[in-house]
Amino acid sequence: MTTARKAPITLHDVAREAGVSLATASRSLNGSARRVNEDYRKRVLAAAAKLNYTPNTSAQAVAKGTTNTVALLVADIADPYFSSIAAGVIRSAEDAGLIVTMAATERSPERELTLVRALRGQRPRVLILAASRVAEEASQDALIAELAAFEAMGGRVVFISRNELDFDSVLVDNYGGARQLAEELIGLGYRRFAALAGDLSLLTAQDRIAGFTDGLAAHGIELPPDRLVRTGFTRDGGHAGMLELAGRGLDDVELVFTVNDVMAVGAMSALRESGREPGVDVGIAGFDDIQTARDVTPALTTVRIPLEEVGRRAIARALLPSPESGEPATPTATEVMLRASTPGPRPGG
Amino acid sequence: MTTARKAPITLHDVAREAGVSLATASRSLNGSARRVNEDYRKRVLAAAAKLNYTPNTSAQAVAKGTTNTVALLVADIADPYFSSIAAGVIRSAEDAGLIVTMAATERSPERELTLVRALRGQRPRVLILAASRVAEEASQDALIAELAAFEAMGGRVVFISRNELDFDSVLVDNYGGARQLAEELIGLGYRRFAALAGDLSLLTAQDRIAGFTDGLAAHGIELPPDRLVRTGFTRDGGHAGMLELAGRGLDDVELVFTVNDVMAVGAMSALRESGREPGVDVGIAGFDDIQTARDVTPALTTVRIPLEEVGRRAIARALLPSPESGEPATPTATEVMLRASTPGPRPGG
DNA sequence: TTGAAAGCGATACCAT
DNA sequence: ATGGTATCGCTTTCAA
Repeated sequence: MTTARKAPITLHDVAREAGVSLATASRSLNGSARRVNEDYRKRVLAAAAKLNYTPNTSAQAVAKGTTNTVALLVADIADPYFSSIAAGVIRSAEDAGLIVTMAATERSPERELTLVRALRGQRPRVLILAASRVAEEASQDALIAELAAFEAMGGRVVFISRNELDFDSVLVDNYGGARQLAEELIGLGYRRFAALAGDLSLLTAQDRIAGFTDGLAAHGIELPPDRLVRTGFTRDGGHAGMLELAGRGLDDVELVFTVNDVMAVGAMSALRESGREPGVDVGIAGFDDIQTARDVTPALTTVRIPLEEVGRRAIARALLPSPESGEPATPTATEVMLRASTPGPRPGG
Repeated sequence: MTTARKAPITLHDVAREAGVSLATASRSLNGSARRVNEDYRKRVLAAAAKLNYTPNTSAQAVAKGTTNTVALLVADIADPYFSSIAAGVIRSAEDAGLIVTMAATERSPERELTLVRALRGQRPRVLILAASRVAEEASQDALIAELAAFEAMGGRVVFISRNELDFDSVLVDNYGGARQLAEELIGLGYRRFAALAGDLSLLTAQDRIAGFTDGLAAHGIELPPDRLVRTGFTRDGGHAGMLELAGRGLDDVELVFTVNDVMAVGAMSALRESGREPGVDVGIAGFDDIQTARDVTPALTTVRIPLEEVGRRAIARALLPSPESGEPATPTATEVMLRASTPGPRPGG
């Protein structure tokens, strides 16, 4: 018994069922200006319901020349930072009747470029780039060119946490947040710091380190060069970095700042392996305020970014009439969250 | 200076540029059987490259009658359980040249149904339903009908961790994993248990509780009814559940099993608030093995599900020639991960 | 208002 | 092999 593959109901079927023309059926179901006899309209709606009709979005896209698609590019979906942003994007997009397609760059600029090219085939209305920016990427110019072309044909580009001149963006105050964090930690009594910078080719990492060191400098405190270690931007990077730091001697360090929370979590774990207790023997502070920051013990001091809101703002900006019609991308405010991982330095530090 | 919105390059442009017909251009670029003069082929490719042409996927979809889209439905993108599965799905899909669109049900069966209907408009090749199944949902029949119609018109449906007769699925051995966990905990010396069941209308929760209690029963141990508390399936649910449990008196409880890891995390936090130390005063065990399970202190004993692999398997099954051509959905194996949150009961329990 | 018909961008059949 | 053309499902002029 072969499964007869019955073709989906088309608008044509609905029109026939309702006894009206294709045009009228179209206008009744999707037409903007409702210049259609209420009587006909009802019949079409009834027919559509009866046949369980759903318009073919691809066909609508070809006919209209525009889609209702938002393409979202992240570095890694499983990373809570990106999945939270994605959640915001998807929620807002849906409210606006848009469909979200996602792809992951796996943190490779080349892949990012390839994906942008591939995504172009979808002719999305909006392209949101949330993948973290690498400082000196060779493919940079090619990407810019690609995006410019995309905008030229009517698409909207929105960067997240990355200020690529000429493109719209939702900025995050990485510098200011880190600086504020440094100052509050000093207020807590900390004086001797170390930092795990993650991958310093990432602008985000650079900004946070810069903010942090400037915050320290404002109080006459220096971050010794040998106390700044560069590793991966990931949990394992944090782990490795803390091990490295411990190898160099941790006795005169009161607090370790990691440029993001997942690194902080890895660092806490490494710290314990080296026989020290986070928060007790040495304070730890991260950045992002992912859920886990609240769940680890001790709870992690960090800088909160309203991740979901960032995602929502990306859609909001994209929906603005023109790229420049909103405010000039005020950075999303961050907030220092002091928690148990930074109780203040040991008296006998 | 109005930004002239230059229309995207079409295949037509490429054909003209290469001096060949539309048909030849199409064949050169996308045609399967490459029965096209190598010379022409090159010219078309060159023209396409020169013009930076990308085929309009919507137009291809209308013409071909099929898309390269996979629609993925999850309960909550920000939840690590779902984002890990999504990561697997997206990775595999991309390898197969498929594009993934995502939507979130927010755990509402009605929303799930609505979304499935809306998603149908995309005419996706594959529809993956990862949103957790509710036991007695009213919209159940409507959903089944909708999906059946979807399959009838050539689409493929794959459920994740949910066995909806007549549809393909990637199963997870919730029952077996929980049962195994119970037995291993008994092996550790635990005898007096409590459980946070989350939302028992969720089949996943039911299965895990059933497996756990059966595992206990196999050793003649019972889970007293008043030691089974039902709350939300979320972190906060775990928190509330543990508080509830503590209110009922926790002194004779050696181990609390929560039906998932995020609940366990919430429970650990509540436990501390009630003045007890997880792992020391009372053991905790969860289910899923999300990343955080390894990051909390003490590290959480749990049952590991290879989440990304589950996502990959969903795509793999969907790509099989026919729903039944694979094995009949062998449940994905789970693995008990004994960690510091269950060191064995206190001697003086 | 309504319907006929011309696209939209691509594929694929059918002659040549 | 190649090109002409019907076709896909829908939107949108353009007349009536």
